[in-house]
Amino acid sequence: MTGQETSAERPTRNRRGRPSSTGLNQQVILDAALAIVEQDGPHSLTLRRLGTDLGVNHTAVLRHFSDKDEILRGLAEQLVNRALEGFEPAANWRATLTAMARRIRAACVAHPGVAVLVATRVSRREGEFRGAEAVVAALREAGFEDRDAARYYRALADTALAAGAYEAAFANLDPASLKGDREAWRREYLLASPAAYPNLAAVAPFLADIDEEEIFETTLGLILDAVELRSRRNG
Amino acid sequence: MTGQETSAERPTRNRRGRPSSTGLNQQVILDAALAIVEQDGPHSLTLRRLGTDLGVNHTAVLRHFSDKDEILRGLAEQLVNRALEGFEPAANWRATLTAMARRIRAACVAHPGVAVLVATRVSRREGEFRGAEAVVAALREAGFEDRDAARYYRALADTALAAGAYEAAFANLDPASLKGDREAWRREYLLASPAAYPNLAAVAPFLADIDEEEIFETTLGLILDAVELRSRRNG
DNA sequence: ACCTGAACACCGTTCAAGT
DNA sequence: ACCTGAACACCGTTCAAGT
Repeated sequence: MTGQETSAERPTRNRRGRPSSTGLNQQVILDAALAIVEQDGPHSLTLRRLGTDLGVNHTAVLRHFSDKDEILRGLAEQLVNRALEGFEPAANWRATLTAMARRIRAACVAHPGVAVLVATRVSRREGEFRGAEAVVAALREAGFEDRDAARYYRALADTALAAGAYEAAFANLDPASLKGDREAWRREYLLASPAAYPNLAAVAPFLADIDEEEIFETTLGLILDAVELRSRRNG
Repeated sequence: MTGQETSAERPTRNRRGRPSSTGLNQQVILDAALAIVEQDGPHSLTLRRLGTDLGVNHTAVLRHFSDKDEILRGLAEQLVNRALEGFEPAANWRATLTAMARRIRAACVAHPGVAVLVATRVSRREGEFRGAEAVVAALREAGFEDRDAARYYRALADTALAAGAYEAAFANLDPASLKGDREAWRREYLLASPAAYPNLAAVAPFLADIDEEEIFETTLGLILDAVELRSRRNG
């Protein structure tokens, strides 16, 4: 409990128990990587940039991670931990599921640079187990048998992760072309030929007003409505 | 109607009406790009590889596309057209929505290399308008007012695209590490401490049996169940 | 045990020069 | 009008050499 009673390898010290000459270790590198992605976007995360920011040769980080991919997996773990920080099951199962889905998406939207790099490689670590346990517990509480609980867990988790990754990918397009796309999108749908696309013309004014959060909340609400409906049929 | 009555620029000929010396044009380049991605994955799509396959200098393609990004946008258009090829509205609105969502996802899964490159930059062209018109028409047929039709259209389209892009991203991980991940995933969930994660332990045997298609169909079924429920409340 | 520095095999893009 | 070839400013990774 003193915090330094073991000689097991710790990221902040090398195996001799002496800080390395440069102070380099996995956590320091991940912090620097995170800062780079947050400030300048995922395309700025290069080993050379990392070396510059850390004041070391760009190959020095390869003494702490076997390759760049291992750094990305490290960032993935940080993202999961951040998403689940302080999570507690809510008063009822639907609120628990809603909260979890929102946390996953929110973490991706808050750190789009990291999310787009790692959404498909969230490796199975403790943080993820904790989240999965809470979701499955809520679904079993809702009265589903184990096979359905497994299916709905994966449907919810994948939807939240896919939505988060998708939004993150948009956020990472360079701002100029993103803004151009959005404007064009607005205009083109509003100007689409009413003769060729009568239904589109009717709803076009509303399409422009819908933001990503409303889309996510709509999808989540639909899914949970149906889950609730099916749980009542069971019970 | 003869197929060559205009002097407007066509991809297969240069402005003098004479084939270019190398036979290079946008369609030839896009076909080659598609072949590269299908055969060797998205990371193999480089200008140099494109030059080699086309038998020209690697900078020659920049005479037909302003940069690599424009090539990707060209591929995006091909993907949309492929997804909607021969689409016709079905007998009832729910069948139409189901078919459209499946087509979007299937196109991503069938061409994961392209999908992962372009899922976020499906630029607003004719193919997309046709698909959107069919979806909105189905939702209005279901009795929704325009604002709700717009919301549900975006919820469905984004879910299918996000799911397709997400699955495509997995398909593009190199096969070795993907297989390793899947195995680990199976094992780790089955071995997760039943004391710490009792609910997870109960459903673990089922988790391994669920494939991506079942997850997608489950999600789609849930969403459409809820849409149907809400349409009945309206009507 | 850890870091450096050079080298290697790649990228996308620009631009003067050819035809 | 289109293509070539050299050049530029980048990548990630390897490896012998230092300390």
